[in-house]
Amino acid sequence: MYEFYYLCTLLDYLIIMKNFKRYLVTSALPYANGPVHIGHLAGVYIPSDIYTRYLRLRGRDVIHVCGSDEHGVPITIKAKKEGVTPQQVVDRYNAIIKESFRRFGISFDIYSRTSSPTHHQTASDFFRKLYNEGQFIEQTTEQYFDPEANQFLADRYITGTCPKCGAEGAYGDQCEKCGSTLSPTELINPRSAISGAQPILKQTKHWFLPLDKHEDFLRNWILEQHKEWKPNVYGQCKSWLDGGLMPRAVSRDLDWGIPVPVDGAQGKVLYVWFDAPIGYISATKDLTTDWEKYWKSEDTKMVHFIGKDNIVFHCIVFPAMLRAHGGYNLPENVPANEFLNLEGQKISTSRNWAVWLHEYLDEFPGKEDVLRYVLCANAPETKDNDFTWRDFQARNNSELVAIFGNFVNRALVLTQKYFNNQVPKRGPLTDFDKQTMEQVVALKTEIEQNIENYKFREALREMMNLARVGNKYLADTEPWKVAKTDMERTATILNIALQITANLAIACEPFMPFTSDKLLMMLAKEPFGWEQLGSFDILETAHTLGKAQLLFDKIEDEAIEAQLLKLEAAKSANAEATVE
RNA sequence: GGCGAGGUAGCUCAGUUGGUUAGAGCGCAUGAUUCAUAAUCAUGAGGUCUCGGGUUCAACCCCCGAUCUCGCUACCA
Repeated sequence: MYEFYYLCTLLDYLIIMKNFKRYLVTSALPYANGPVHIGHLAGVYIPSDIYTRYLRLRGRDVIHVCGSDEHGVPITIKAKKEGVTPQQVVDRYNAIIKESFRRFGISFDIYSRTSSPTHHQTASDFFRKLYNEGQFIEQTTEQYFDPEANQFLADRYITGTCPKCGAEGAYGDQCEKCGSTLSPTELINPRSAISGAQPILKQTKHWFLPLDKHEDFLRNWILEQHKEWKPNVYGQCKSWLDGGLMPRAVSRDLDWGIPVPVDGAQGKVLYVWFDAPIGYISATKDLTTDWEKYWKSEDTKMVHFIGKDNIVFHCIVFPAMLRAHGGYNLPENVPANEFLNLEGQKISTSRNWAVWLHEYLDEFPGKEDVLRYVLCANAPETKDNDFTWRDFQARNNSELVAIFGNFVNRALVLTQKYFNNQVPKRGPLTDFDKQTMEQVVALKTEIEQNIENYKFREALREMMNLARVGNKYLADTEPWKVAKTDMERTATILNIALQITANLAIACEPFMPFTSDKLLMMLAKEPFGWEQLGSFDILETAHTLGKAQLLFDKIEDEAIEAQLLKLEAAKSANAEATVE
């Protein structure tokens, strides 16, 4: 028994000591059939950006890769509907998505796309290697074919009457009325969801990745070695593994995508879920010729940021692919988030129930960090959360303006007033001064530990506590009173308040980079490193500060009401469309 | 239908292996304060931990059942 515990402790020690020299951070590839909305941001891109910015500030070797996922059936349908080519569809959305990420300060080292030549080459080579090594199973099956649209139909794109409950409009894979799992051939009176034609059965050959061959490995790797993964991620993996893995098709009959690179595969492309995660690899190749060390050196830590709907692909399928290929690292963690709702309803691209990033950026110029703050503070880390415009307003006005912005403004205005905008000299410290300084040091550790454990909401709260400590410090020391009798003591107080402000500029950078930049400008300083957080010698005595400005503005009711009206309009437009 | 995750204060969320009085922020109330964007600071009120059983000296936590939300269910992405 004693030995057992000893062994566990030793094991923990080794895991903690596992010394990663570099990091590879991936963010789920947005699907290029629509713009990015707040759900994507809260679930994936804000957490991954905070994580990456934090690591960079600490001077770590880290790259953050992403790109547009541009293949698959929905894009071809959208193209057909609009009378344009699939390439035109993805060109349009790739441009919108990429530009909105840039404006929002999501700091990818590269934002690539799966229609790029590099990606086509990489994915083809990947497939061909597995094919040549006999890692696939070939199987010919009968599949529904739409004679009008002249294409095979995925199960999702066949509708008909449910054989179990008789409901109309059941899908080929599932009836949403009774919840039964179906196979397309069971449907009564099947119809193509694309053309409405009656589909016919036709033979087709496909390649399958035998996940069952990797089951033992995956079971041990996830269930034994990654017990620290989030409950939703671990639970879903366990569910799949306990059910027994089956071969999974990795090709599709479609004319949009990466052609299956073997003889006799005319009209077949790689399944998007086979090619999309390889997109992380191609993106890295597009970034650097030195890409292999990020994917193949064992001292690289790979982390996939995704939403909960992608867990299986990132924890089971992609790792199985990487292992089948050989030579690649597997992810160290996959911190999948839950979903964000909007005003109590599911976000929906097709129903236009969303707050679109590119529209937000136009309608709230200069307020990138407000959205970053609100979405992080309310991120769906453990369960689905709700975004409301009232909450957005409240968090801006009573947290960012009242606590953060107000503290900074107080410290700077007092310095202007009493010390001609120069950092005053710090004299002897009181116990309260020392206590306050200790609190700042303690917050550093809290923020670090929370970010490293993917608890970004809590990390953000701790960052805000820095401003709270500052406000309390000023309230308790009352420099505006002390200034009447004791300028030396006033100097010490304001020195400490300014050092806290400088600490804030460091601590807020991963979460609110625009605010950090503004703060640095106001302090007239170049960016600090993370290691300076907790220090009270960041600003040297007599350093002249820059011009003070307000960090955050109040958001008035009108702006919020305009957004609510906009959502109402989307709702009625949608209701009308349904009636027609 | 099966499986997974979740349901804790008015709102948004914490709650470590079961252990005294279940915590935080916002909101609300009262007081203090006036350097600051009516911003801050202190104090306080506010809980049948979704519901019903069970195990235990002791349950938000473990077990059984019900219920609601979301996800997955292998060709939607």
